[in-house]
Amino acid sequence: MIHETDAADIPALAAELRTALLRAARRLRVERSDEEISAGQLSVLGFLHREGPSTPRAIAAFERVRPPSLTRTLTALQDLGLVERVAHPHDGRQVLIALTGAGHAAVTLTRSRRDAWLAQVLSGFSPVERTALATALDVLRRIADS
Amino acid sequence: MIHETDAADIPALAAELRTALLRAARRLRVERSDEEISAGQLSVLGFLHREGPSTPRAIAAFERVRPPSLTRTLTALQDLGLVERVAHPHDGRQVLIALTGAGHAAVTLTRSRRDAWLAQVLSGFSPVERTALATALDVLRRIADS
DNA sequence: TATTGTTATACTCTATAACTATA
DNA sequence: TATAGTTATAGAGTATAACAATA
Repeated sequence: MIHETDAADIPALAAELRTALLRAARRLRVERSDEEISAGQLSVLGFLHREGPSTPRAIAAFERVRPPSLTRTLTALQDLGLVERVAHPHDGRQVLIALTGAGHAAVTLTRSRRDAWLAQVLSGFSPVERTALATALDVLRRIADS
Repeated sequence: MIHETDAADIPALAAELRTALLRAARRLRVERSDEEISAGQLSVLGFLHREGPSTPRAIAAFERVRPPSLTRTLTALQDLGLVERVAHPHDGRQVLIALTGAGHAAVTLTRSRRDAWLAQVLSGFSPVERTALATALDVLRRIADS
């Protein structure tokens, strides 16, 4: 267990982080329970919820997937009635993806259910640990973006 | 951005953590570069490196995958000559998975290369952030185990 | 009967390459 | 020509169900 880090520990920290990250993500992905929305789909819905209507390209860049992969996700979400494709006002090549009313509702609802167990786990941690986790959030984001 | 947490922030923290975790894990999985060993395979090798010979069941439990999924991984690793299946001394049903010499070497070698970019990213962080990350490691492990 | 591991099979997510429409 | 998005196709990773061997 590492609780202090200096330069020499960075490779060890990297190795441990990689394993812990993969295992935690796997655990998270399994927690879709009985619901029909996948973790990736929910992430896209959340992005649209925060950012408003966006182009597939912008969403794909944020999600770190290739455009064809996102097309699939969007088609699935559209079939569920959660997003809609609307024409871009100025550029005929582009498409704007927007949440439908059901999409907005789904974000709130699914999140509250999906995050329930995670919030439960987090509530078992000490305030110090949660604060550390909040700081680590930024680190995780920068890892994703690097 | 959340930097302080109290009880009311836990659901928000959970939602942000889920997204950040999934994106970071996706980034990590992509970073196999030119090498032939996948992130999941390396994780298994690392487990055997730490723990010594183990049964498929124990490995699957730690990796949070089902036994048939692990069988696939083990077959791939065996085909690469990195692990071997040896008979269990007392129980004919069980199998012990052990690293070969090449397997031990692969862990060290692949890790140093694979984690190079992650270590590079981590080295760009402040000591405070790395300490927070180390603490968050424990949290990630407990999430994976819950 | 219960347990360990594997085989058979299928689903999800992701990618690259090729295509269409628009700029 | 260059860009945005989609379609076609394939590969990796995972799961459930059924099976064989052993306890």
